[in-house]
Amino acid sequence: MSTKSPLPAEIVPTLADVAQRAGVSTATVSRCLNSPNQVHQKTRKRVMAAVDELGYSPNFSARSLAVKRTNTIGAIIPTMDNAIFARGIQAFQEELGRSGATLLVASSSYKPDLEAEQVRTLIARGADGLLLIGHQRDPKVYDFIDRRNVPVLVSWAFNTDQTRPSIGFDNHAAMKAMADKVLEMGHRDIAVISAWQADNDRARERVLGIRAALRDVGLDADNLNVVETDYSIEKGGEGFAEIMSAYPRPTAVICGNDVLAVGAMQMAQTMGLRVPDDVSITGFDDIELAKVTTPALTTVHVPHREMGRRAAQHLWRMMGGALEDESQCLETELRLRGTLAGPAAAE
Amino acid sequence: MSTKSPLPAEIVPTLADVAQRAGVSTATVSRCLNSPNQVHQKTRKRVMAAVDELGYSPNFSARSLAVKRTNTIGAIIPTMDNAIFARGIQAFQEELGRSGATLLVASSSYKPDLEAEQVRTLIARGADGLLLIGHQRDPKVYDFIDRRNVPVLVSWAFNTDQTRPSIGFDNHAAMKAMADKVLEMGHRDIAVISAWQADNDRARERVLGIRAALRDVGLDADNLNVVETDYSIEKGGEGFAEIMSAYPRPTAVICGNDVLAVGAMQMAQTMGLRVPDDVSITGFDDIELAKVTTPALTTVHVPHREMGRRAAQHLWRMMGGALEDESQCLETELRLRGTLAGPAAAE
DNA sequence: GATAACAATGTAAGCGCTTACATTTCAATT
DNA sequence: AATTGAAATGTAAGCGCTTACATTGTTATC
Repeated sequence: MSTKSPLPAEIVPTLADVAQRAGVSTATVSRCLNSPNQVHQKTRKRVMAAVDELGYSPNFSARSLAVKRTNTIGAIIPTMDNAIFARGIQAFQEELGRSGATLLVASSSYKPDLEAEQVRTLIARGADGLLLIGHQRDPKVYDFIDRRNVPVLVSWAFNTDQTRPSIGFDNHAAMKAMADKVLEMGHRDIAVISAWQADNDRARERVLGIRAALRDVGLDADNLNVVETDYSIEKGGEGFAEIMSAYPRPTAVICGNDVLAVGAMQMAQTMGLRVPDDVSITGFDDIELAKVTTPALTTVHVPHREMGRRAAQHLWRMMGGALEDESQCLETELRLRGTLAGPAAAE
Repeated sequence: MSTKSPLPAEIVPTLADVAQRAGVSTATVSRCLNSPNQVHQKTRKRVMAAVDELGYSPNFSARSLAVKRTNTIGAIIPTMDNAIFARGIQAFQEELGRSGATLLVASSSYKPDLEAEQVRTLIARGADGLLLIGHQRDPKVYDFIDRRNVPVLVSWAFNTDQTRPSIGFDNHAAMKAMADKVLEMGHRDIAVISAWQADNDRARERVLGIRAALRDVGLDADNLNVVETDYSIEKGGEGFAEIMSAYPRPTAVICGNDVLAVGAMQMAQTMGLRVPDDVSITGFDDIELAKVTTPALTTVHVPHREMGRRAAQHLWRMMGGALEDESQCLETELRLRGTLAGPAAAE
């Protein structure tokens, strides 16, 4: 039986309650929690005991209002539904946790308006830093961010003619390498299934990479058949069906990501087309999905975990006030697997 | 050129700035933002103009300190790396967005200590409600939550002998149905690859379901070979190798989830075993991965999106003060695909 | 033993917002 | 024109915390 006054039943204890119980001022309690070595060990012990007894935990809103920092980082990704983002953000969060920051994630479903709104929301919620995917967005959004003086890091893209710092990879070069390879295998009739390009600089860069590769070997890049659609297995299948229902049929279909490619593969099977004998298919991202199909998908490996990790470190430094203006370009890598082969000898 | 005073350059505008610029009191501005119909249209227009001109957006910390609500919901899931959670939480978030709440996600990596810490963090950050996966956790954690009076909803599990409200499915029954099917196909030598059971009530329930099925047909449930491991493709493969290196080899391997099952399938291929001719393999969850393997994976379909959606609605109602004590049990469904067949005729 | 220097603690003023209550304005009614 | 009630707005007291500054206690130095 304690000699202390009984614990209040319902209400959430505040700093003042702890202070009273420990017989000190609120300032001392605060110091105990934030810079313990500023307070005498004896009092500290007493205060900590009170904290425990009351089950006190500081009110985050009050704290951040007072210090004008939230230790929160906001990230806006297109979707959680694609493993590449889910896992990238997981790595980002793990690294962030190490620094003691919390992550607030929002997903925009590839919609610029939604993304803009979420930027506002996250900043209003006091995000001290922002992670965004891709460079492209309404200048007004950037204005707003700059006005608030919130450091922003762009990821998933790297582009030398962008001034904002970014941790990403060169979508153009990565996809060009894939297209080079496809051409090298002898394909001359190529079609593309891409995400909608209008609002998506990564998708656009990838298609441009393919066109550049075509141009390099003297092919007509302007009449490349590009089908645009949503990123989903189903849509990938529909896109593939559309492409293969026209003549002449391409001998290779380059897909904007693995999800589309897997959809294409399934549709190929449905249509009775053998991969890669009748048609080659390539992906982009190298998520698990790509490794378990039969045959396994030839794709571009994106170091998503490394990207997430580095982005976290970089952004954290930016938030610390470091003028980290330089960007980092990570290496992607061709993963040659079973879905890419030469075009059929007999046409 | 405006007749108004020039905009301040660096500082973030506050309510007071808006009030001054619009020539009203802070109270009026606040009302404009929160209950617009309480203020005269003329002044409202003036205030909104000031808001726009200054690019004002309210300070979340200050607001929640004043109203003692954050409109934030915390969710702690085991991992983002498994699509089943990533997608469930995506659905949860989408539904939440409709109500105007924000989601704060943390992942515990299946570690109870980490989870407990995250509960504290989320509550300290003012989460008005909490979504947790599975019932099992240290009673102290529940004590802490109750003390703070934060509504909690459990998901991914449904269990009539738990008192906490939950939106989930019956792991025991779902896995028993799968085991029933496997037995019905004639298998008598069965092995299991499961997640670690100690801290994971869902995994445990699933294994119990298998044992119950065995018992139903008069088999020895106690000597069932259960290999426990982490949830990953690689570990699934290792577990499978371990199982198949012992004699007598089972004719069917039931896996605790799809990720393990896919790992098992890959290892089977490596070992030169044909699925399902030499060995049947089953999964649980029915994520995309299960549909793209060859043959496609026989698994238990979990309505993860529906679960996320309903959980959001339920939790939102609980936060509104509704005494929503009843739970919901969603239906799972066997998805019979290519990896399950009868045991080989010739042994 | 007086003094200085430092360590430990307390006092109180914000941080930006909401809201109960007080005050003013205005239209409707007599 | 006086009265009244409702509508619109203003005033100011918090919400729970941090921290600059003031105060007190303690030890070392001469």
